[in-house]
Amino acid sequence: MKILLETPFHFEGAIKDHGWWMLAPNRWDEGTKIYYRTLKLDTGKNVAVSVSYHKDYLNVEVENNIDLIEMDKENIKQQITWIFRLEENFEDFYVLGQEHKKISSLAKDKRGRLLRSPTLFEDVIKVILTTNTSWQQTVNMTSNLVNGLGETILTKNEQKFKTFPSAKKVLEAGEEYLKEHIRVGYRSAYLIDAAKKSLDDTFDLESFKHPDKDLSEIKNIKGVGPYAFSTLSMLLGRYETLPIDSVYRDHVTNKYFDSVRPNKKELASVYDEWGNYKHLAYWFDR
DNA sequence: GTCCAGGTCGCGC
DNA sequence: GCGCGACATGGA
Repeated sequence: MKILLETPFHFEGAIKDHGWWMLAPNRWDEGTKIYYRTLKLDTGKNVAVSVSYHKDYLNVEVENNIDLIEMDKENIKQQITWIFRLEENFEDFYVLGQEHKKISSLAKDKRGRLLRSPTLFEDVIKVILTTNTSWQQTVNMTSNLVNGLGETILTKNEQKFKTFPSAKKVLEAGEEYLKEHIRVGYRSAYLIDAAKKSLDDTFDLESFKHPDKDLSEIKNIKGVGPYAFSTLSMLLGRYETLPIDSVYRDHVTNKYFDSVRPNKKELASVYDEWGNYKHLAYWFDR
């Protein structure tokens, strides 16, 4: 099936401009430039899809043998649209980029899109798994989680894919299992809390995907501090906050303060002139 | 063995 | 509000 594009964009950049593509169940084939991942549909069906870029449309193919009704196909399109932020507009960011020269090539290249997961639940889990650890361990913990608790999908050509585990599955696995087998360490309690909030109709985690909703309650998820909140905000298309962590501090200190660590206020104000696009400005400044 | 990696929590002040 | 120790894990 095809998803028509209103404006062209940098497909490979949208996938690889941040690290999410390296986390299961995402896959990227460098040779064919095809993106793969699994999706869970509203009807409960699991699919593995491939996505390729064709200038004015994305081509989406379902890789497993499964009967889909029209609603399923619409659902797949919705999820792919979300993952690639097809409904997001980056013109204001490009204008700022030109004003500040530094990042002016972004507009020409149609950069700015950063890959995200179909559900906020998946992104909350993944962001928590980036905290206080190395990137390699994030990759490993995510892989353990998907392989250990995800559901298996066999493609037409016998390839094995796994879904990202549901909140219910994570909750049922329990804190001890997450610690002992998924090897997420003390973060197990945070994953459980995220799963609980995902299943709690009052909290309604997925509703934060609405562009008008105030995000501050996301901080109530255990394990989500200032850095994680900023990263989740970015994933939800809000770029006004900065993910101030060790990488940010090192980057800014080296690039703007002659390797002499400035105070907190100075660290936080480097991208002030980027207004609502500070996060993207920082990201593409690296 | 010690230290640390894309931090955060819970406490005491 | 701020400072501080604790926290699981695996690699250097």
